[in-house]
Amino acid sequence: MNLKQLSEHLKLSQTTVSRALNGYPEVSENTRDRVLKAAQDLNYRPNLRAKGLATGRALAIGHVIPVSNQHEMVNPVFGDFIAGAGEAYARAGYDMMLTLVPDQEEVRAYQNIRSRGTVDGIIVHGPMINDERIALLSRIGLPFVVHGRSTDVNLPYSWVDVNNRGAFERGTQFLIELGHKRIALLNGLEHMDFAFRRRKGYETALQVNGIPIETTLMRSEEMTEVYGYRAAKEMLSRTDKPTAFVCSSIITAIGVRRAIHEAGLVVARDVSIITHDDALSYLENGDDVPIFTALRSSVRFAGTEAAEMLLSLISSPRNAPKSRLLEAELIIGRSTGPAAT
Amino acid sequence: MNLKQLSEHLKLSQTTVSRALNGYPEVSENTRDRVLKAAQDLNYRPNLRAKGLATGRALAIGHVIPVSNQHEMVNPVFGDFIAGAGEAYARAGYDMMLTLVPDQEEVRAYQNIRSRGTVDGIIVHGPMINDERIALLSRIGLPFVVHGRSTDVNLPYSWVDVNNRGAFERGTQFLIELGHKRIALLNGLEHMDFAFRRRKGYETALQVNGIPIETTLMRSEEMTEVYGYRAAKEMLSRTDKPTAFVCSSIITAIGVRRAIHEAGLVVARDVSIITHDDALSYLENGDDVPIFTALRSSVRFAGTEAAEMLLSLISSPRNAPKSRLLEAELIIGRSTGPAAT
DNA sequence: AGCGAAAATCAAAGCGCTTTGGAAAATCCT
DNA sequence: AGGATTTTCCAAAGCGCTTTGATTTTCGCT
Repeated sequence: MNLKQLSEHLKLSQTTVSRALNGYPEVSENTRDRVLKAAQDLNYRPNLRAKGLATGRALAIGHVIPVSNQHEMVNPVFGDFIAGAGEAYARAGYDMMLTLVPDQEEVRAYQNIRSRGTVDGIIVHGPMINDERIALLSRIGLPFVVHGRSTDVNLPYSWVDVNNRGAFERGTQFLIELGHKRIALLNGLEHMDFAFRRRKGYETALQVNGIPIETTLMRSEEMTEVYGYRAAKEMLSRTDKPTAFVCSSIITAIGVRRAIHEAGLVVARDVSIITHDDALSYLENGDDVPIFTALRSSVRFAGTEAAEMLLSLISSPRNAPKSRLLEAELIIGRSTGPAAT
Repeated sequence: MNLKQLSEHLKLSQTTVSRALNGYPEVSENTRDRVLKAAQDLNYRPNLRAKGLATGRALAIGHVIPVSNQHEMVNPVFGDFIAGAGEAYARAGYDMMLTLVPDQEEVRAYQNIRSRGTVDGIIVHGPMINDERIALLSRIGLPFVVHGRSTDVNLPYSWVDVNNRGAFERGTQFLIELGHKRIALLNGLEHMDFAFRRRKGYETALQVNGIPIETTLMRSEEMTEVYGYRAAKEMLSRTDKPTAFVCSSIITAIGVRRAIHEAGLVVARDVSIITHDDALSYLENGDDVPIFTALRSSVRFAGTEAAEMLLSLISSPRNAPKSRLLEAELIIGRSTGPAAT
């Protein structure tokens, strides 16, 4: 069932039917009702491709996921972010388009997306420090919102981010107040902007409190369980072992916990753990009492925010870039305690 | 830059340029080279919307993710599946379209997808027992591949699935051979087909070995860490506590491990754990020696398989439905040992 | 040289929709 | 009643591509 058939059935022109359907004023209430009813009955749905071609709008948002060959890891955060964004899109009648882009081919890929005309805007995932995609996208004039930010990029652009630096400063400060002095940081890959900021926060807290920054207590890797385990195991085997760990991910924290157990130590009593918590739906941090003391910020919510921001950007392209800084909440769980003396 | 401009630039007709670009034979090698070169230089990319409109093909695959309001959980498996599928699509020049569908609106949603014409086929996620989507999709004639199967659906349809039943029978058998008799099952939601099959496998192994099936040792919930923790904690507090757990997810297994620790017991020595392992990229089950004894099957690989199957179905629609049963591998880790006597 | 067949190219229609520029019908006003 | 508006509807062009059917060019052959 297409417009032509529907209009023939109604003995009206396509113009009128189209207008009735899209809520234009130049059609009588009478015929509008008739049209709407018929469309309903005959199960008419406009072909989006044709509509897009005619209007120049795709009614879809692209999510571009960088895949690197070295790190085959899929960001676990992705599913929840998408779920949050998807809600916003569904409300607005937009579709969501996914593209996996090998990181060597980024420039080509984004231009492709642009000219293929399948999306009206895109969400940029996993921004790195000085991420060249931002300049690229600004240049080719495709509306976009970054999930995260990019240090050293001076162009104005729209973003939704957590206050990573503030959160990690606060978390580290919390440990220091508990008497910890040897605090390890198990960070994500530090060419990623979020990880870079987290380290800054961690370092700031140490500096403010006059605690020396020791590179041997800092690691930066893909945030897996095994990484947390290995790093903690190694550090805990030293004579001057850390008494607390700051982790960038709950998954890594779980690995740290495993290493602590294995070393015959007890979490919170002997070694404290504090972690960032993206409030992932399948990895809730306990219920009434959180397992880990954590800096919590819902990535799902960030998804919704980013999506809505992008939609509003698309509907009024003249507007200046927007941004939204989300604060992470410090929640006290059972993984922290006073430093053993 | 569009076809018209490109063809004017080349002083050729759109027809010829289009044919040259799409590899049709009725154009001389000479002009083909010229066209290809110009397209390259001028950075020409066909507008997919127009192309789709003209050809009737969308060059995109839809992934429909059921979201239920009760269970806000995003399937953690999803990211890896998508990554696997995305590779196949990228090779074939297809895009990937995501749609979140509230489970009350499924019928309407699928018809929508159909008539909007934005995809050439879809992957069905999370099939339940007797899933009505299969009949629906067959009826409306949209090519599809199910990730999983649906018990009680008798129509022919294409699917890619793990041998869940076989895997869980094998895993349970493995525990029995270690001397375990009280074996708990922490399953996923059993209206989901995969969970249903896993229970069947578990029960079969018990039956074969003459071990009674006790409903008090079986749970069926959303597979979170907290679920594993709570269920294990409760069961371990009984006088006739289980000596082994079979889990449907590594995340649940982690919760079980937490409960075991908390009860002052030792994994493998006092209580064994065996779990299904989807080989998620961010949750690898240890490295050289796996943490958990597990039934492993890469969901990422399943994604690639499903995608390729769907693409071949689309290119030759007359073919009969295909299917692919993947076997899970039993890998021995450090979470199982002989039953304490 | 001249003919037919094969190869190369083109003009135009069509995919399903929106939208512009009018035309027809209804309504208003004196 | 009848001209001026306003309301309602329509025909046709256009979005960027593919593809059909026709036309022109080239080639092989006698």
